[in-house]
Amino acid sequence: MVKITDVARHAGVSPSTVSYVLSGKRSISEETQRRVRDSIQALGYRPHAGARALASNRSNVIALVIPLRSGIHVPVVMQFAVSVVTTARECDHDVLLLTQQEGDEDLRRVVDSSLADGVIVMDVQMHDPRIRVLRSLDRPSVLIGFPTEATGLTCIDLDFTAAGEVCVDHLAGLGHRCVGLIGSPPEVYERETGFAYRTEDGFEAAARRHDMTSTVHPCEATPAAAEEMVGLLLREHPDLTAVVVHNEPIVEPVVAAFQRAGRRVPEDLAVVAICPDELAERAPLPLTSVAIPAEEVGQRAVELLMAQLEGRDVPAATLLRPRLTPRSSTAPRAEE
Amino acid sequence: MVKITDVARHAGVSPSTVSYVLSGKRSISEETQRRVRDSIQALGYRPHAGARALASNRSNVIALVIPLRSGIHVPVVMQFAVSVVTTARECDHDVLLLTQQEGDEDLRRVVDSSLADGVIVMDVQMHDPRIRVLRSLDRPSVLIGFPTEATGLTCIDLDFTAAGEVCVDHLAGLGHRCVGLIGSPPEVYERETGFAYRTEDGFEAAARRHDMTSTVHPCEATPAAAEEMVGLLLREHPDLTAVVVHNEPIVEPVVAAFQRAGRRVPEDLAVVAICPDELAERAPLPLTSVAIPAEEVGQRAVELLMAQLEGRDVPAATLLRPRLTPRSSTAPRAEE
DNA sequence: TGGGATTGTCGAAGCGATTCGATACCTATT
DNA sequence: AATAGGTATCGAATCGCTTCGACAATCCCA
Repeated sequence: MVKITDVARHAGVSPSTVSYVLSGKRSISEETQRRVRDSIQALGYRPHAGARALASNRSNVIALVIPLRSGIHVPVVMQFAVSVVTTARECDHDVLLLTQQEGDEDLRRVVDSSLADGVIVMDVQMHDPRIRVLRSLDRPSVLIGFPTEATGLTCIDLDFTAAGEVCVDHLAGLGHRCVGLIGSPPEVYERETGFAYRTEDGFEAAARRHDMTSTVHPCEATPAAAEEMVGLLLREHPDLTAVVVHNEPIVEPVVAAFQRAGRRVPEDLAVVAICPDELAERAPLPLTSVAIPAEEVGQRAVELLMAQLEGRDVPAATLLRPRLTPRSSTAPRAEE
Repeated sequence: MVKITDVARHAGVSPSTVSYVLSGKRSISEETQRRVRDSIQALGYRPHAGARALASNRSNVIALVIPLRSGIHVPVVMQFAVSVVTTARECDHDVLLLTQQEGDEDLRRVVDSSLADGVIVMDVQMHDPRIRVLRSLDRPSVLIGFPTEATGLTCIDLDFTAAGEVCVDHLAGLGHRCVGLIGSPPEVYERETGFAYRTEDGFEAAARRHDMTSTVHPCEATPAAAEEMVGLLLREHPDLTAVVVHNEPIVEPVVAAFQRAGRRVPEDLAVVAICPDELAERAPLPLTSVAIPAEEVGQRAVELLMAQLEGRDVPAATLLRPRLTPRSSTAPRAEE
């Protein structure tokens, strides 16, 4: 293994100089920098991560907690994760993957052992047991999602309340008077996941504001459940002319089910999805949608964490503004 | 921060004794062990990961490379990942997540900097550029999937050749004479992913052996493409009575499409899926399937890596035997 | 009962980096 | 000409743990 002293000898300087070339924390002459870098290249030197962590009190690793609960849409979670890894690498950090099989002791362990410099936590519940742990950590953290009580913590997410509103606003603008929300699976509501409730709140509030009739239904994420839900909606709400779907796996099945039931989309029934753009774009009928900006959220989460690691102040809450893209699944309400 | 010397003082022993209690590498009396453990508890001591790595030349971290290429089924990949993390934790290791945005330099970096003790690589292609890198690493690795040239490397995967055969054997046993394989998306074949070809090989070989007519078609992983594929099969192969689907996202759509085309499953048309058991089980019509044992593969991969880290010899190739579970989507071929 | 094993513990030497003065030289200012 | 300030570099201490050799105490068997 080639170490810093080897590089130093090869370049004819002291180890500390090599270190300073690498970290840039003190100025080193052009000439010396060149020699040192050449030696590093020539010898194929890589600083020992452990030694570095020990001496600098920084591991350059962040922990990412991905609890894989039922009812979540794995591809979106993975988009976050990839975005976190990519952004972290740009900031010269690596990512440790925690899946929380061991409960939240994991978090404490990786931080207390200085394995990780900070933590990003996904799929935060309104009453999340991890919150206490995060508060008691002496390292920064960023939550993706908002717990009910977030004092002292840094959170980021899409503004799902606004997302719900934007969908209804769009539909109201097209003349619709009666809207339905097909939401996340029941278990997601049961464990009190914030985004499900927030979308619902925004949806209901906007409907009231526009004086529209509205109805909300959680829905299992299977085609069969989607079919059934569509049947139920048509039966119970005959004057329904628009639905918002906030449940990735069944956006396509819902549209298909309406079509099979004889409803033309968008002529007879308008559909707005809350889902990643890719999904909405490459549906057989491209869907009007509010994007879930997984990539941006992941990136911003890392940036917030890095800012904290550098001692900068960061906003406690970051709510990303929803963006609705009209596509082919919504149209003005048909005249009677 | 509480360190080993603090624990040592508190327990009235030397630091080395504390270390030996923790590692068990030398025998320590019951009594002393108890005192040390009590002190560790009392002070909330956690060994500093970096210091430990530096002194012991082991980081207790393994790297997991998950390239998220198009055409792969993310939930299955995630199952692997979770299984790897869980198993790694049982062996007292953490998992570093690499997504290979930076190419395979990442691999070299985490290993050369002693950040990771070993590597697990997923989604291996038949001609994978990472192979050379892995060979040149002076740390062990495990590949999930088989490259064409695997000398000196440790690989593990489901035996997809056997999986393809087992499907056909099952159908042959039921009297079917003409079978189709609906495979992975074209891009998966194009980049030469081993499992796609191996399934195909096994499928064709078994069909020949049973003297059956067979046909193979890659298929885009969308419901629309599934529909189209089903139309094509019915048109071009009128005497087809059975299909094998090796493409998770469209197993259900394929069945639905056949039904919509007026074929009863399994009476008119038998379907065998190659997919995770959960997917086959909770389809509207439970499907006869060969399981993709993601969890077992992940676990075994970690075990193989650990064995190597401990200097034990491991088999170069581990092929998991496929297991076919008959469910409601296959039945004897209808008499004419 | 003596001598070789075995068991339990300690002290000190690393592991490979970072970082904090200290130093030496140069330039600019008074 | 003397002082101040800045730049470039070095040396030594330090980070927290593991591990090796040494040593004392106990054990066992001849």
